[in-house]
Parts: sequence; C-alpha cells; structure tokens
Amino acid sequence: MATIADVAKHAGVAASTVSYVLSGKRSISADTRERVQQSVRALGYRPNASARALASQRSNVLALVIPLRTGMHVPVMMQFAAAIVTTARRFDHDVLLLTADEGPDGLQRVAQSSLVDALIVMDVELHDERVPVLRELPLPAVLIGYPDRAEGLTCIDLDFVAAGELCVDHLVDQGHSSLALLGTPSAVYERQTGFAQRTLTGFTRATERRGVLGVETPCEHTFEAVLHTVEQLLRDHPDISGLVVQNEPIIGPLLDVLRRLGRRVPEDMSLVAICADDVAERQIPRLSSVTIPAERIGGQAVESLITKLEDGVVPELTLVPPTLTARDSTAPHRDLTTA
Amino acid sequence: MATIADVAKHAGVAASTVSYVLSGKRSISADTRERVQQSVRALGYRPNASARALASQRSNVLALVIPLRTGMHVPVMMQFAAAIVTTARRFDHDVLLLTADEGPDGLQRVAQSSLVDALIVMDVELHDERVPVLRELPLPAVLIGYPDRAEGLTCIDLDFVAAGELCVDHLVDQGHSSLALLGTPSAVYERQTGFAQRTLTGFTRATERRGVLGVETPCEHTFEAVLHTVEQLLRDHPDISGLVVQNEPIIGPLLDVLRRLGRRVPEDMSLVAICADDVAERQIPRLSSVTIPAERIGGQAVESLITKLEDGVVPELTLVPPTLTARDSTAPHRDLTTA
DNA sequence: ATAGGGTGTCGAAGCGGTTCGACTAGGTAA
DNA sequence: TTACCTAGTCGAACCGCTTCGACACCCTAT
Repeated sequence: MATIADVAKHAGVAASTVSYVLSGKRSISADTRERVQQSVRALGYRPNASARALASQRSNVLALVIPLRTGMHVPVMMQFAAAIVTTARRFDHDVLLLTADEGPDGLQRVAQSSLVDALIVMDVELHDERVPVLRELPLPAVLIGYPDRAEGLTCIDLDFVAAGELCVDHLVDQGHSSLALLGTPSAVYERQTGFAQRTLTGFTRATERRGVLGVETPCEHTFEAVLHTVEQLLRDHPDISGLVVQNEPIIGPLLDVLRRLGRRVPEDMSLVAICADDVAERQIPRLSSVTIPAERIGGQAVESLITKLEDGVVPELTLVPPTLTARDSTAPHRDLTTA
Repeated sequence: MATIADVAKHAGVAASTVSYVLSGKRSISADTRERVQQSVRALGYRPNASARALASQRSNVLALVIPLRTGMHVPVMMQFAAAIVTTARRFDHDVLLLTADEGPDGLQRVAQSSLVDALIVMDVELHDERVPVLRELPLPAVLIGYPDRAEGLTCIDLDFVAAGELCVDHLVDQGHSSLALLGTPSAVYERQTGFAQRTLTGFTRATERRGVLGVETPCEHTFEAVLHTVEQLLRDHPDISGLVVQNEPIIGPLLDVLRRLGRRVPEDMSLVAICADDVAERQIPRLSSVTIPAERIGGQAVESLITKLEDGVVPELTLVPPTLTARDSTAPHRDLTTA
C-alpha cells in the first residue's frame, strides 16, 4: 500500500509538502498541488489512519455507547445510531460501537488508549454510573438523554416533559377529562431512566393544570400484560376516554386489546402515542403521535461533539421541542359530539 | 497520560522490556515482570492504540457493515451486532460501525487506511456489489448471509432452506396438506436477498416432496397489507390450514387478522414462524418457531474472523442447522382430530 | 541598494509503540 | 577448560504521518 513517501517521490516533492496539500494547512502553489493530487490518484494513496492518529493526536473516531438494555425499544436506538454514523461521516469521522457489557470501564478503555476522540452516550439514566466517569475523562462527550444534573455536561434530548404535556393538552382540547398514561415497563422506571420519568412529570403536570383525571401505569411488552393492564385500568376508571402511550412495542397489542374489549378507536377511546412516525402511520387507525426525532437528535449530537472537539462552546442542555401530529386515533369526546 | 517510556523509567527497565512483559512475546524474569506490572498499575498505563497499531500493523478493530435497508427487521440486526461486539471484546477487539450510505467505497476506505483489520458484512444479497470489493481487499472478511457464489469467501448463515423444509415437515406431520408461506416484503425478494429466497426454496421443495399444496406470497409490514394478503390467500385457497411466517414485524398483526377473520390458532389455523425466540414466546398463543440464532451466528462470525487473522483456515460456508421449537400455535389438523 | 515581509518548500524531529539483533551471565556438554 | 546454549535484557530502527523551524526566493517599501 502506498505511503506518503511514495507519493512524495512520485510527485518529486517532500513528504511534508504532500501532507500540506492534503490538509491545506499551509499554502501550496497551484502547480505543486496539482502534481501531488495526480500522484495521489495514480498511486491510489490513502493515509494510514494509525499513523495519522499518532502524529496528530486525533483518531477521527467517535465512540457510540448503546446499552441495549431490557425494555428499550431497539428500532429507535438504531435510528439514532444510523443518524449518528451518517452525520459523523459528513464530518469525516467514524464510529466505534460499544455496548453495555463493559460498563464504565469500557469508556475509560477507549478514551485512555486514544482509540476515540469523543463519546456519544445513549440511554442515560437519572443516576447513571457512567456520568461520573465522563466528567473525569479528558474527552468531550455528548449524552442523549440526561441525568439528574447536567452541569458540565452536554446533553441533548427530546423535551419529554413537554411531550407529556402536549399529549394531555391535545386530548383535553378534544373534551376528554379522564386520561391515562400507559408507560414503559416498570424496570425502566426503576432504573430511573430520564425519559420515562419526565413524560410522566409532563403528563401529571398537565392533567393537574387542566384539572382532569390522570392515571398512570407502567406496562410490560407482552400481549397478556397489555390486556391485563388495560382491563384493570378500565375497571378502576371506567370513564377514561383518552390514552397516552409511551411504549412502542405495545402499540399493536394495545389496539388489539381495545378491539377485543369493544372499545373503538377513536370513537370510544382516543389514543396518542409517543413513537416514531412510521410506526404511527402503519397502524389502523393511523395514530396521532408525538414523534421521536431520532435523526435530528442524533445529527445534532454529532454536530455538538465536533464543535466541542474544535473547542467550540455548546449548551449544556438542548431540549428538542416535541411536535404532535394529529391523525386518526384521536377524536372529540363522545359527550361533546352527542351533545 | 503515561507512555511506555514512563513505565520503563518507573520500573527501571528499558521500554522494550515493558513491551515484552505486556505482550509475553519474550521470556522475562518473574522479578522484572512483577516490577513492571506494578509500575503499569501505579501509573494507570494504557498503551496508545494508534501507536500500537502503527507499529504492529494491527488495529485490533473489526468493521461491522450493517446496511439498515428497508424491510429488514432491525431488532434481529441488533442481536447480531450485540453478539458481535461482545465476542469481539472477548478477543480483545473493538468494532467499527459502518452503514450502507457509503456503499462499497466505505469498505475500501476503512480497509486501505488500515483503520480495521477485518470485516463482517451483514445482510448479504445474492448479487451483492460489496462482494467483488471484498474479494479484492487484502483483509479477511466474514459474511453473514451468503451471495450466489461463496468460493473464496467465508459465509455464515442459518440454513434457511432447511428452515423452510423444517416448517413444512412439522406442519405436514401434523396432518396439514395445504400450506402457505407468508414471506418478507416484495422489496426484499426483488433485492434477491438470500435468506428470503432460500426459505422459499426450502418451502417449495418440501411441499413438493411431501405432495402437499404450498402457496407463497410476500407481505408488507402494515396491518392493512397483512389483512389484505391473508384475505386474498384464504379466498383463493380456502383449505389452507398451515402458515409459515418469515416476517417478524407482521406476526402481531397476523394474529390479530386471523382472530378478526374468525380463525382460531391453532384450532383452525396452525402457524410456524421463523423469528427470534423471545418474539415467539411473547405472542398469544406462544408460537411454534424456528429461531434465528443471532448470538450463535454473530459469535461464530467473529471467531472465524479471528481465526483468519491468525492465518487459520475456516470453511467457505457454514450453514447453521435450524431448530424448531413446537409451542402452542401448531396442532394436528382438524380432520385428524375429529376423525 | 537594503531591509523587511510574504510565499512555497524542505528536512528533521517527534508521536508511542513493536521487534530485531546483540550483548551479558550463568549453565551445560564436550 | 573451552565452546556453545539459553534466558533475560537493552538499544535502536522503524511503522507512516504531522508539524515546526529554517531557508530560498521574490516582491515591495524605504
């Protein structure tokens, strides 16, 4: 494989000149530049990543830490991952994939061995053991999601509190006055995962503000669990006519359960989901939903990271405002329509 | 950050001695070894990955190429990815994530810049444009799935032909004589993706061998599509009493559609799925299924790659035999039970 | 004419490891 | 005793690139 020395010889210049042509860090005459570029092409030269990293102290690799824990919805994760890889490539970086197995040590390892220049950490919990490690590390990092205290960090997330409120407001605006939040599996709450907690906060805050009933219940991913949870819910609160769902995998089963219980959507029961748009579109009826802007957040995360790598300043906390798309699963409350 | 020179000074030895202690490539006296190891701990030394890669011509990084195309079932992909990362770590390697965006050029790039030592390529199509590139590349590679011709490559996959046959045999053994295969979206077939094609081959071969009716139809992921497909299927072939499903996302909708059409599972319709075990377990009724052994295949892929990196010899094609777990979605055909 | 300031290019010194050859001691075989 | 090994260690070369300082050249202001 061709080295920079080969290119230099081929073009009749010094290796450093080739380097400067490639990096543009010093001015080079048009003539020389052209000659070097031709040699690069002729030899099919690609700089050696390790040598470059060693000399420049930059590996041009970002670590992406995906915990892949129970209860997390995998396709959404992958949307983030895809957006992150794509954006990273735009900035001429690659992405190293880390899973939870190694825990905080994995972060230390890749950071201290200079394998990566910076870190993106997904699925952050309120009290995340990785956060103290991140604070110590000399590398810039961006968190997707955010822990209890964001000081000194860079966090990006959907504003789940606002999302919870938005769902409630949408339903209340349609005349519903008894609402329920079907949340994530309880394991997720117990882990104090931020987004679950915050949606609940928004839901509660908005139901109180609007003076309507708001009950909340976690829900596991099995069909049985959904059936049981919904039956229980409707037994305890027969008046409930609006559901907020933050649990992508149960959407299918939930629609099925409602059908089975004879509750038509949206005539007897309105439904707002917090989920990816394509999932909402795919259901019958198409679901009104607050989307998870994975692409936007993932891209933003990388951009912030690149900024930090260039000593730029980025906000500690970026909350992406939620947007609600009304589709066919929400309708005015019966009492209003029959009145 | 401490360098090998720091450790050497601290331990009162030469840098090369430290290197040999760490790599074990030359014998070192117990005394010296102990002293060096203490210094390593005392200084918190971690070898610099780039320097090591540059000197040893080994980055200890594997590239994982995941195309994330339409119609692919993402959670399964991630199971593979997780298994690959975990296994790679066991062999002291890291994993670089590549998506489809870059196409074959991406492979060239990471290979020629010595960013990675080897490649794992997922979701291989029958006529995959990445395959010729792989053949040219001087790096070892392992494909998950396999293209039309495996000569000179290393491919690992579930034996989907056998899987298709296994499903048919299971159903025919229960007395069913009219079967249908609900396949992947047609886009997947058009791409000539191997696994879809091969399952169909196995299905067809087995139905012919057993002398039963076997019809096949692709199916998109929306509820509507499932409903339409199944209605059409049952209209054209009212006798069908056994279904083989190779399309994880439609499993939920399918069960729902069957219920809606008044076909009880398994009393009126037996169902075998080719899907992850946890998905099969989660349904009502629990599905008889041929599992996708993501963990095993992913792990195997990494092990083969490591073997190749050490100049070992591995088979060109490893087909993992399918296993069928009978659960509650298959039962003997009515005619048999009422007879 | 001369000093001063840009350009454009080069050479050499790292970056932090690995690895090869060589050297020293002590042990063994002839 | 001498010659030869082997085990243990060191020094130096090298991996391929970046970057700094130096230098040569030409141009402009004095």
